[in-house]
Amino acid sequence: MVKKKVNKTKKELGIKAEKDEYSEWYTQAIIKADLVDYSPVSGCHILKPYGYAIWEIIKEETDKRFKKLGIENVYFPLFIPESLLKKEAAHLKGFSPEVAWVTEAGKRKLQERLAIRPTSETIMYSSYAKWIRSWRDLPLKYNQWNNIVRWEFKHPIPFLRTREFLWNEGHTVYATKEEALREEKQILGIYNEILINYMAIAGFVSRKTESEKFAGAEFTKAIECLLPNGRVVQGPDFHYDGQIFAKAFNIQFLNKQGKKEYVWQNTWAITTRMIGIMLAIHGDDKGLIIPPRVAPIQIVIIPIFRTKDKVKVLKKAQELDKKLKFKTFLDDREEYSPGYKFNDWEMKGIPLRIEIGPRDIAKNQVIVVRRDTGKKEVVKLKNLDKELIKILDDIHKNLLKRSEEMLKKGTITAKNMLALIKAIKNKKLVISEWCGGKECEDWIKAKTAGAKIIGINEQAIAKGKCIYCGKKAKYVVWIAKTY
RNA sequence: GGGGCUGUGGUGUAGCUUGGUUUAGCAUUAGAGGUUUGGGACCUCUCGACCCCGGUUCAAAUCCGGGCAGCCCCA
Repeated sequence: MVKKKVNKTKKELGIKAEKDEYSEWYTQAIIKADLVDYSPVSGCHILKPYGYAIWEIIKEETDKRFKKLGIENVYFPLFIPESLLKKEAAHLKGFSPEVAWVTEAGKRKLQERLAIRPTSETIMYSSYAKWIRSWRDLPLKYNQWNNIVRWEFKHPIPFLRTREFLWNEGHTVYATKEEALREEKQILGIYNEILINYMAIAGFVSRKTESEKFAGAEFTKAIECLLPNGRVVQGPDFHYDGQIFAKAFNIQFLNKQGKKEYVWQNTWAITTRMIGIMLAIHGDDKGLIIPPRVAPIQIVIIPIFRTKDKVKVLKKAQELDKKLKFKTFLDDREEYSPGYKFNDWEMKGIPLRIEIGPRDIAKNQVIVVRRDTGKKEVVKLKNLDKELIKILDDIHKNLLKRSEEMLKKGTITAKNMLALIKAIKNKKLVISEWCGGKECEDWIKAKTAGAKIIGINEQAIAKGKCIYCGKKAKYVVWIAKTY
């Protein structure tokens, strides 16, 4: 009887779905962990303090690295006049279906409607054209951290597919093609480091096909991530714009020889989508697991006491909370039992828990429990700081290793359409070869119920035949369903 | 792009088929008090809900239409 009652309670409080029931699990995990909430507007979600704090850490670490490259932060307006947005044809074509417009203010209709930025190339580059005159003005390396709106019509998923999201948009300008191209390694290097060293995510870099590249770019490269449900999500990206925007916006400079030249440009971004990717990859049946280096709370301290020990235990717990050189949180709420707290913080994904009770105090020790493996360990107080560093580090490594394994296990090679279709059905990321033809790309999508060519693997050389038409293949590509 | 399902306190739900006897029930959370505390403790009291607009009707949480929101499946 008692057991039944306990189980019921547990179900109602915690996450009802197991991670296999993927969509259910994801939604419940992030909502119950109190990271986000829905708003009255479809596709626009509220980032609550815990969720926003994760973004702040990602942002801060990324921004530090940008600054080391001499990149400066700026802020451009949210509104873009229609005439500006129209200046580059491919860019307009790519974004126009998803642009939200402001057409009136108060009772008046605006003379020219204003786009809510879907990205800021057009408004920034109209200023760049004014600001850049001589070779001395270059390179110009600006970035902004802001929000953008792209009015998606597919059903929204918090973090992963939202109509408004937060990101950085870097917009750099160089005098030569070589300099511009050199930036690719620097920027993707930073993004990759953030993914690996902070978010514990193993991704892969792909070059987008012509139909999937950024509207207005010469090429797009992106770090792609595989989710446990077999879908690939595009993470941070880098777009080499060449002189496309330079010509549309007439961004020219006088070179050292006194000749006019068009500039060379890049744009690049990391978005709040990464948070969703990270949570989806690391979580388990109990809820979220936040990697230690991006966790707003790294260690939760839970005092355990009988009434007679209360003062003594709380005092010791408070000491620990103050002394430890980590982001700690002391959960001294008296209205909850320890068991409740354990479950609550596990759901929220706090990487480490310290339990301290009378028995531990007597022995000068604490119990340390890690979220990723659930392993309990007794640690002596005098070694605590050193041990915690080690354990947190190990949690990070373990999560990264799991992510690498998941990517490896989730990837298979297919040499014909039958194998491809089967693999996609089995929720795999597929490696194949492709002739480069747009028709074959479209057919692959049609025959696999919507899987796309994610991008080209530039590290590999095609040796076989195109998976669709059978002609000589040009590229090794990844194929999967996406968000 | 096409099809389907759903919307009741903060959360999970009962009631809807067959409109009225419901002061909209239960559990949980939250608030107050008390007893507890090593894996979701317990008692007493209290607060809190029919998504919105319109229609049908003597009467709508319940039936109908539209909107908004959430979810699923297919291309």
